[in-house]
Amino acid sequence: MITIKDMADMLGTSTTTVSNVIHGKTSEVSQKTVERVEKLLEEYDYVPNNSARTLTQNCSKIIGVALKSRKEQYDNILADPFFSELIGAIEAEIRSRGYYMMIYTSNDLTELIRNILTWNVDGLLLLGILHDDFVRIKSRYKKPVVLIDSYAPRDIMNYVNVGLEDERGAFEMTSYLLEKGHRRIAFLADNMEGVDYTRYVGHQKAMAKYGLKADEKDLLIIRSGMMERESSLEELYYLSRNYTAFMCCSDYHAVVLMSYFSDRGVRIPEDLSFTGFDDVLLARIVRPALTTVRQNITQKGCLAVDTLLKMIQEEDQPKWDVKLPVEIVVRDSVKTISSYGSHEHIEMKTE
Amino acid sequence: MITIKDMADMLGTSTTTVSNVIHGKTSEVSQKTVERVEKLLEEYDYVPNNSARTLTQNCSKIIGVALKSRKEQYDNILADPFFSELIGAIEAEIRSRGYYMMIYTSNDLTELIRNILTWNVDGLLLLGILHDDFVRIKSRYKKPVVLIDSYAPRDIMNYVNVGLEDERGAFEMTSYLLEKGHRRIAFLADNMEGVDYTRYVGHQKAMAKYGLKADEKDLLIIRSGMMERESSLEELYYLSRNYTAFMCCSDYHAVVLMSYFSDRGVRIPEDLSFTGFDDVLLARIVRPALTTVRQNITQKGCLAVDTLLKMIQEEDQPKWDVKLPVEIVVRDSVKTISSYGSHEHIEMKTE
DNA sequence: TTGTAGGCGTTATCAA
DNA sequence: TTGATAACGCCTACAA
Repeated sequence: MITIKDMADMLGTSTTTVSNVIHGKTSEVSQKTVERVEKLLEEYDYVPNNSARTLTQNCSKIIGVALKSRKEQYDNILADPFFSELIGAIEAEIRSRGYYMMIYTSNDLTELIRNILTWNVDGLLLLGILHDDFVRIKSRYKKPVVLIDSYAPRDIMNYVNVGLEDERGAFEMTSYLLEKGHRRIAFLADNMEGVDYTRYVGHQKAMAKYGLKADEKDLLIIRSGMMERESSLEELYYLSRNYTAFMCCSDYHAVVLMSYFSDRGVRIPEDLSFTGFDDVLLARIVRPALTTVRQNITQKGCLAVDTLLKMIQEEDQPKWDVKLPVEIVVRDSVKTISSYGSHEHIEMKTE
Repeated sequence: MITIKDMADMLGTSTTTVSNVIHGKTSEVSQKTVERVEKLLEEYDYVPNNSARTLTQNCSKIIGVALKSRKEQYDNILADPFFSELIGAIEAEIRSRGYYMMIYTSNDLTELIRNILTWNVDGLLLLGILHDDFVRIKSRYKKPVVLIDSYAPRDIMNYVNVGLEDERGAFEMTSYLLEKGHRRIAFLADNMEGVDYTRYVGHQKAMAKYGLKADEKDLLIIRSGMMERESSLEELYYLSRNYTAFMCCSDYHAVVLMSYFSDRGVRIPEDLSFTGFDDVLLARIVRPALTTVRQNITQKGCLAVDTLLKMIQEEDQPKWDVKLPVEIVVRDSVKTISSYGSHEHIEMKTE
């Protein structure tokens, strides 16, 4: 690894001159010197030491990306295609903009904060973080932060969020199910805060539009590890008798349940309809293909990075809250129920 | 951000003393001073500046992780569940060992090398890299490197590789298909080098064992973007008439094709059998569930990180080549063919 | 047009 | 037991 000083010595010039050439401050250097320096630069393929640069400039060119899973615990959050697609998009965008990405999937907030500070990251992208955590981070970290899919009380703290029309997405999906004649709809969520809560609100509103009330007992919370535990799946299977449709807050859940249920003899969508959220690769591949709420994951990742870089470069004040559009994608996992009153599904199960 | 110097000033002591306390070199410091320093450390929640540390120690605690996709180009390599699961496992292991991960998915090798050098990463994890690229990296980067799933000529260069029993996996899968009565088997690969080539060798050997020869025309190479292009899928669909089984080098390909084919009226496995490789989540979720060659992706990631850290810490010389075991997982995507001669599938299609 | 010198935060050597 | 001091590689204000 050749350094600026090495080259300066070789050329019999000062480090300043070499540094100036490197940074294109060529107006202050004679043409001849420029050429000599550039020749060396090429010859030795000079690469700057970023630690040294960071130290003097107090800017690291690192973007920190922190994920907390929607579930309480995840053994491997990247196994969820929503997150892996999003991270993939973010990484590509960060790189193409000349920055570096450092990623943390830990749920340990203290460790996360230490990482951010120790590397002096220039900006932070926070996925699925809750309000309290955000406040704690903000109290220690003063550089730009962009949230993705966060719902914090706006009045308490200024923040920039790249989100989704979660409420509208759920509203339209539930409306669609209701149009198709479904009345006994289970709503599956990971928790009752942030994204999932907002989607539930949309669900409730659609129900209300039809003069129905979303009952709390129809709200099924998928706790950590449930999707991997046979007993939990079994329980959901028994509960499924009460419904004609499962409306899920993520494609992943929908698809896992569809598999399990169909192995148990449930015909989809004849016996039970399914809808998802996100329109992940999985949703397109599975059969019956999943009717779901599409979001453009790549766009979301790129927009978040773009917004963060704008803040870092102080180009302009970004919008504090963006809600990316959603779109219902009708595929084959929802049945049309002709007569509203008959709970065909239930009768079949309780034969 | 409080610095060591700040604290030294506040205490009226030298930076050396503070630094010593931080590093637990407490034998050289009086008990009283230790306590005073530790109090400040807590109070201001001191976090070291890693750029400064890297500069003096010439070790960054960063592990670089570079992926080149098995395909020529990928818009988002993390959309492939094999890679996202692997990266997830690697990230968790690196973090739990007190290191930091920097990831690059670029296919631009020059840029990759610059990144490695500019951050002075302590070690490098290379996924799916080919021999020439490895040589180029080695010529510039002198610290430890661990390869994952690489096949380089051993005689040319020393290297450490964490790999898989690729040949045996393919051998056993083909043997299984042969046992089940299949004779007209298409072999689907991304390319004919490294992993896929080795699997093809296994396939050939199994065929040979049955006195059959793997014909070149039965080797279907999935070029970049083919899985997303309707016309390519259509072409594969037409080709499928010639076979009773598709043996795929990745679950991802198998599953995408199964979807497409079944939409075109192909019954799986009645008309066409499928096998995959990797045993990714997808393989378990899809119906019919995919018969595949399982590898333990998490174990692979952890072992690679562990090996690399051993090399960095010079604990001992790791084995230069590890081949993790594989296991055939029989599920529902392969049909048993009773009479070998009858090409039921073909006759149905050409009715 | 070029060079000098100080500083970024940390660590390590060596002297007190 | 503690403290100067130099060094890591780079940048920049200022001087020549």
